[in-house]
Amino acid sequence: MTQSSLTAILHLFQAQARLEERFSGALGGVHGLGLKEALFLMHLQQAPMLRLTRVDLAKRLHISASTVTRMAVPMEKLGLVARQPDPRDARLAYVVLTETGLAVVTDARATFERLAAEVFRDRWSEQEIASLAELLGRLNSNQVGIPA
Amino acid sequence: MTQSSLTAILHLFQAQARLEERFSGALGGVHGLGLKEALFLMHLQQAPMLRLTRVDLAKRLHISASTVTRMAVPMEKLGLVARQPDPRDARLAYVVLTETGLAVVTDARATFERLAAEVFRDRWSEQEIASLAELLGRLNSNQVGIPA
DNA sequence: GCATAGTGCTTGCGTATGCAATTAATGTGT
DNA sequence: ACACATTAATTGCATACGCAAGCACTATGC
Repeated sequence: MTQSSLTAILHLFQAQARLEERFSGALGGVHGLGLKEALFLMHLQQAPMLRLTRVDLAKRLHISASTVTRMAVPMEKLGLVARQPDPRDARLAYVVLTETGLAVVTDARATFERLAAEVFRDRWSEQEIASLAELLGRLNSNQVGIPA
Repeated sequence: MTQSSLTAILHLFQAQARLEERFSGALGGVHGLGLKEALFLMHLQQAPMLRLTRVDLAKRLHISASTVTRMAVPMEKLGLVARQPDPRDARLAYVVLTETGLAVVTDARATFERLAAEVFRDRWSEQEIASLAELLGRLNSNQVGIPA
């Protein structure tokens, strides 16, 4: 039966759409950040030296390099990230998390965690949540990585 | 521990992004449809009388009503859907699946199913897939519905 | 039955995003 | 060492989307 495969995928799309709405609203309310900006910073936080190249960030966020470039501009103005050239390779321009950015993303992650807990608050046992996380993690294996 | 809640959510976002890329590409290649158009038609297929109002479709697809209006135009020109006024309420303009549209969406669903099966082909038992589907389904309960 | 509120749909406008072309720099083969 | 391919980043352009306003119609309260 491939039926449950289809069901799983459709449910996943549906769940993501709902969660995106919820998280976008809540994150935007608390910090000045949208969901995408928060994920952007969370990837940096998780990266070695708190920095990534633009193409690397693009791959992890599943967006184009041009979008990364354009998303970085306002966050640079806010002092959350900075531009950092690579002395070895003049083509590279790292996006690096500043101290301010680190503080903000730490806060955003806490909010994120609280929201995530809310999602499962009713009708979910710890084990079920862990099981869901494990199964979704397996879907993402053989891949670049997630910000956690 | 709320940690697994956060992990589950982040993995879900990541998985969705990957699957969207994969399905968009593959569906676009086979039919003329993008992923969003396919889901659009699949919702109609599942609806009573193969039709839904624009606002209803918008809610189910988690997009705005204006987007539904604009998405419907090209599909109308292709003869996949038609506009159907409601005799009882002149405000309503149903989007109804045509015979052509039904044939196309049936085909698209088959492709969808094949792609979904591919996703889980390696390293997944039937039971694990079913378990994932069930858990994701629970995330979506107390909600409008999914096209399956 | 009439005024007011609410609903469904469309359209104008601003914003976000991907693609492709461009530029600059690095890597490769001979 | 030089030509050619590759890679990182940016920018122009087209497209897709949401929001809010507008329009038409329906429902509600008195």
